[in-house]
Amino acid sequence: MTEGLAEALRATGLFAPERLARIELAIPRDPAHGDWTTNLPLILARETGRAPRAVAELLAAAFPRDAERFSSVEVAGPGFLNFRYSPAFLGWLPGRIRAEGETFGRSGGGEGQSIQVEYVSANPTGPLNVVSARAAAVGAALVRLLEATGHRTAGEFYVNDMGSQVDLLGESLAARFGERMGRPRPFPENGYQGAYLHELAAALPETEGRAALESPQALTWFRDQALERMVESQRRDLADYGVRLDLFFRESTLHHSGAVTETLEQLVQRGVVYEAESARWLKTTQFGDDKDRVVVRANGQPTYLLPDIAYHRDKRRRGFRHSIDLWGPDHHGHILPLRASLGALGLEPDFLEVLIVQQVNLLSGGAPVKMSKRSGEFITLRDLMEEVGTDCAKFFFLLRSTSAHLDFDLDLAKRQSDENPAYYVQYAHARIASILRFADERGLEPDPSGAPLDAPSRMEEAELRLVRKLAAFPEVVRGAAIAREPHRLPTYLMETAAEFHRFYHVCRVVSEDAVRSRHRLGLAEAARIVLSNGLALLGVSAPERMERGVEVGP
RNA sequence: GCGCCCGUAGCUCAAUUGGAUAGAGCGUUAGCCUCCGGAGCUAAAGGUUACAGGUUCGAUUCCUGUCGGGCGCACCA
Repeated sequence: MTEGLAEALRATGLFAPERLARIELAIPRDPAHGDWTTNLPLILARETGRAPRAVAELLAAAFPRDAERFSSVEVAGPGFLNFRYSPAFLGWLPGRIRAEGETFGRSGGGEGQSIQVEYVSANPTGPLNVVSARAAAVGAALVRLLEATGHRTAGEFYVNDMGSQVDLLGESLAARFGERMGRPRPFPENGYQGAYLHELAAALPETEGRAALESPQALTWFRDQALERMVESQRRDLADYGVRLDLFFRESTLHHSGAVTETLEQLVQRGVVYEAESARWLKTTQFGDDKDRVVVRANGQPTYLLPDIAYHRDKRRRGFRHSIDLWGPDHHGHILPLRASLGALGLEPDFLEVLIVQQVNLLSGGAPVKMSKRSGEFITLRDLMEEVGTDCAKFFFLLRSTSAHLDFDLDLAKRQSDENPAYYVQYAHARIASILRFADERGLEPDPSGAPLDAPSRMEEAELRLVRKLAAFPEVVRGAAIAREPHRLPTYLMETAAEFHRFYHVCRVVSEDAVRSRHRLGLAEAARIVLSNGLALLGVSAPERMERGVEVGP
């Protein structure tokens, strides 16, 4: 549909082609304004200094006569363009959706651009927490959205397996293991107190561990043990959560391969490094930062920034044209330094895009649940999965805009009742599956030809509303991908489920009228496909059956 | 002190690069099961979009200030 608009824009020479990919259409609040609307003429009017309605008239005239899809393109109000589906298009749509099946909703606007999405990237010093759980849900959904819109993507987890925090983890583990073996050693100040270290210590091979305790290499051994086991446990948590990551990228590989050194040399060659106070500084201020940053400390060790630069350099060298990083709220201060650093290195200014995944406040019994990694008093991703289930957890995280703080009500998420919004969409899917089974037992199925069995003029209002909602799916997916806003999808799916439920209450699907039954079964099946495809993008299952009316006791 | 995110219905949140009459869920109230799944549907009530200015055809959205909440401001990562 945006293709038609793009064609009109090209024909009128009104809009730079490189911006075409970012045009979004909107569904008007008021159905009287058509099925789709855009305020593009108003924007163009401002940019070109022309009268908005004149621009709109021009575009409307140049819009290709897509009689198959739209019956009208109207200029309205101060300069909106309103589009209205043709009856034939709506009539054929359910059949088309059934023909396209799992691919309905996909589009090719990304033109195969390769994008890397880095998410979670938690320190390997403890189990993944709820912010990581949110980031994992969002990152995985974003990857799927980008793939559904024609991008090639890879999801990646950056493992900070070097530095003082990992050393501290190793020391903490050594102390815990020493305790178990009756060879106590001092627990490090600010060491990691969590119960998971007791479990790690208990899992270590005893003989080897005892030997390591006596060895001068004790800390190296315990650090490596802690690291490998924590990374493995995080990986397992994410896999059980249903989140696919293509690569766990170790920071240490950048040091071992010489990439860190090379990056520094490259920066030196570009003349953006200087020495001061025995340290080496990067002139990030020349690239938009508000102060220069140390890249090599006075003691000769690089700061976190240098390997970070090397990492993004590596991404670019692996062929990615764009990197979307999902960071926690405590890292927003690093966006500017890193972007400026990549500029200093000579990467494209828009190579790096950072999305901040805001914090999660867990509520239980109406009161906030305290979280502290050091004290070990916190709710982990694993806890969350066990408490509320993966589907529910992901749905809750994806329901809200990523950039906003999120209150996660554990009690609500746990409740298997109509108070819980996560079940609403799944229920609609299960209900349709049930209807299809019911029909199948009576030898009824949707017409395989996909031809409209009922003219739109004979369709109930509820049927037409549902069809219109289904028609919007590809554009909603596209908009969510462009705007990096996965939360648009749950909202859309809830609306779609609502339209289906409404339809169900007004229209008897399986009836004595075989033709009408098959027509409505086709519509129901199309709705099932859209719900299923949408849930798949969220990483949430689309159940064929749900337990009925489960009420959890007090 | 400076920077970032946020402040919308009783609660949790939407509102698509500024758009047409600010919408959902939960909660509240009143209805709907002879019949395909009632985890559902229908309807009602609920708003000075924190506050004060500004920009324009139009502001929840952009700008300035104030108030309130959260997070940052390292030669930690």
